[in-house]
Amino acid sequence: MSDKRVTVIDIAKAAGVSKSTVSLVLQGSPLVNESTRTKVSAVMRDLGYVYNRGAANLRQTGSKTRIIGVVVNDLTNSFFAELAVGVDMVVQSAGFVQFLSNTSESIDRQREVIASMREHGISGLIVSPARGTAAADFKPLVAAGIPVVAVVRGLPGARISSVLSANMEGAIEAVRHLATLGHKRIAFMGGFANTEVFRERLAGYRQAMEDLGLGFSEDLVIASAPSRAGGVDAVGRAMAMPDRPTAALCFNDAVAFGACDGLRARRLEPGEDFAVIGFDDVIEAGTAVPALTTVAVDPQGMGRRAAQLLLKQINAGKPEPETIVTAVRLVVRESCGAHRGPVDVEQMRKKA
Amino acid sequence: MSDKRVTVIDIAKAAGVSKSTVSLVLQGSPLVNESTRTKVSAVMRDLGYVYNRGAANLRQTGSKTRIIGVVVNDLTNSFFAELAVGVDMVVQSAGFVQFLSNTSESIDRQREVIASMREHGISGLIVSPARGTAAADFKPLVAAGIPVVAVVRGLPGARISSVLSANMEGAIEAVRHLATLGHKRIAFMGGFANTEVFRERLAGYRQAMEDLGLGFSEDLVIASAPSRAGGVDAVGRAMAMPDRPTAALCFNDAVAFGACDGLRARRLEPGEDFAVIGFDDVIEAGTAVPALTTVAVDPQGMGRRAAQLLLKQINAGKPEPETIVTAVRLVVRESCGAHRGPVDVEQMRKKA
DNA sequence: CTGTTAGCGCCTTCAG
DNA sequence: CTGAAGGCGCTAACAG
Repeated sequence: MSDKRVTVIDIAKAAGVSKSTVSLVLQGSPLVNESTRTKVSAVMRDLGYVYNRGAANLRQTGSKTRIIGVVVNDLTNSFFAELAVGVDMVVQSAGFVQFLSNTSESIDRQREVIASMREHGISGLIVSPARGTAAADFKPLVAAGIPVVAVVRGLPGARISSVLSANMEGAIEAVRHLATLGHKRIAFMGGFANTEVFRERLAGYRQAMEDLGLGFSEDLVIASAPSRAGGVDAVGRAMAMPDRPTAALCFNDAVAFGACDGLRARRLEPGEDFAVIGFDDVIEAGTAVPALTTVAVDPQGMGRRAAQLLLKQINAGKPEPETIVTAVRLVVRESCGAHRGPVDVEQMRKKA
Repeated sequence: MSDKRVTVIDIAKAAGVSKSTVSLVLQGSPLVNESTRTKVSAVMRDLGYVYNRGAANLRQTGSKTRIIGVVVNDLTNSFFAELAVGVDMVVQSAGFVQFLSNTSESIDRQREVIASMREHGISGLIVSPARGTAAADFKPLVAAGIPVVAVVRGLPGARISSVLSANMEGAIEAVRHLATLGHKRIAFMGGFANTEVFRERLAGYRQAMEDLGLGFSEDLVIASAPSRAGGVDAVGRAMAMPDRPTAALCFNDAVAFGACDGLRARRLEPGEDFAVIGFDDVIEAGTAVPALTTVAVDPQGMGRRAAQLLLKQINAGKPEPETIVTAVRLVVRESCGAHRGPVDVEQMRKKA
């Protein structure tokens, strides 16, 4: 039952070579004879040798553990699960492994898991900071030369790259789209005003409304829970207004679907008398739903993007310029009624 | 910019002690004087020392890396995301860290990530095996004395512990519950017959129906996509039957919610003329939905359970008896109509 | 209670 | 192309 691990020295002995030779084989060095290489490999297989990265890192200069730390604030939210999947994809195919931890929005836990990850010698870190995280918390990491990239939530002040969603730009795009369809009274539905994301999306809505000369009015901002039920509620209040809106930008997909539910109950096909666009936070992923135009913030894509950015920094040695990448996309999942249109705008922005 | 890492020897020098003393402090040994301990700790903080677990594991006997590998077949599915959260909870509070990888049902990827995890010296592995995984694939792991526990899908033949959901027992429980409410014609709705899970749940349904003397008929098994849309469809077909059923056990929560949607569209309050119970696979987690009785397979709970099992094995040295834990729970999220009832049955089973 | 001496498993010169 | 040393950062025995 091999309570004793087999080491390079064991396989060297068994293959009748020196341990250096074995080491060279391990690293695929071209300095080793083909016949000896195959022989050594065979012995490794036979003895069930497993490479010990811990030992390797110890010797190696720079401690390249090929471990990527991923810290998210709420893995229960499928947005972050998708994000982790995206990260995992590129991380795996680059031959790295992923440490994943969930902070549940606890800043203490965040500190703990990051400390733990450091002790394990992570090569880089991708983090969606818990609420209230200070930029200074990442000072030691970057000082130690460990690349860090922030996702979803930025860390203003910390000199690190981030991948954020362009909430404001997305909202503008969405409102413009509704305007080109002829809508004038466009509401903003769902969400609570105490989050950064809400403010950004609302700001985009407001700016677009003003730029288009449609004007901004508090009356058209209909707050509600950012859930399906909230959407039903919000659309109900919208329809009850004296001068009722004909379209709405919804805070997220749950609200949008709720709005559609509400419209359907009123025997209005979605998009017929009332057009709905929602930010797609993939809260309702996988649900079979009716046609809906969405502003997609692709979490998996964000994860991939973040991982790519991180790997680039890891490979490039240390000093990489701070980069901010943002992305949104206006998509029609299925066209229907007034939603039919030439929409599939992709927008990517980079700032140095 | 500390391009040079600080080591025990540095802090020993700075604190005027030997490195062993520092090591003892690190391990919280009681053999060290309180005054020196505080002094050493202070120096560690000042110099920004970070513990190097890699080096420690190398020296330590038994290679206790305190890394737990977690491999799931589909992290995109929120069931598994929840599972990972559950694992992470107990893993974190036990001072371990979690390697998480997604196989996307690819058996090759699974092999790769597990190999990679072994090289990193994981202390244990929790795996939801990709479809087609052979029990033999885990032979080397267990031979090396690394505890493995399977979740969600078992690995018959491999001598490892598992945490599975009691699909059959849950179905029986659910049908019994409907029967106590007076229902006689109870349908089984949703899902496709080609999965193990479907077979288990259907088997439970069948057995309960027969045991209760209600009889089993293929007519009452209404297959459909395991989605919300599938539920709408299925309930439609059920209502169109000549001798229509008055209740249904649904394959999962999505189907159940779809069924409720369908009933609502027909102006039937759920539970009024037609009672619905669904297996809760948390596909529709977070959605605000109407009252529904569900058979809950709590993924987070399964994760926690699996992690506990694993940690027990890790702490207990090696030879732990193979354990199979299964759990389901019948719950009412919110009572409504005919669903009102004394239901909150928990059922746990262990087999040695 | 503290210091000294050996390595853990691997990778890197540096000579053969 | 291969072998012989040395050391990465830490801990395990022992001595003091």
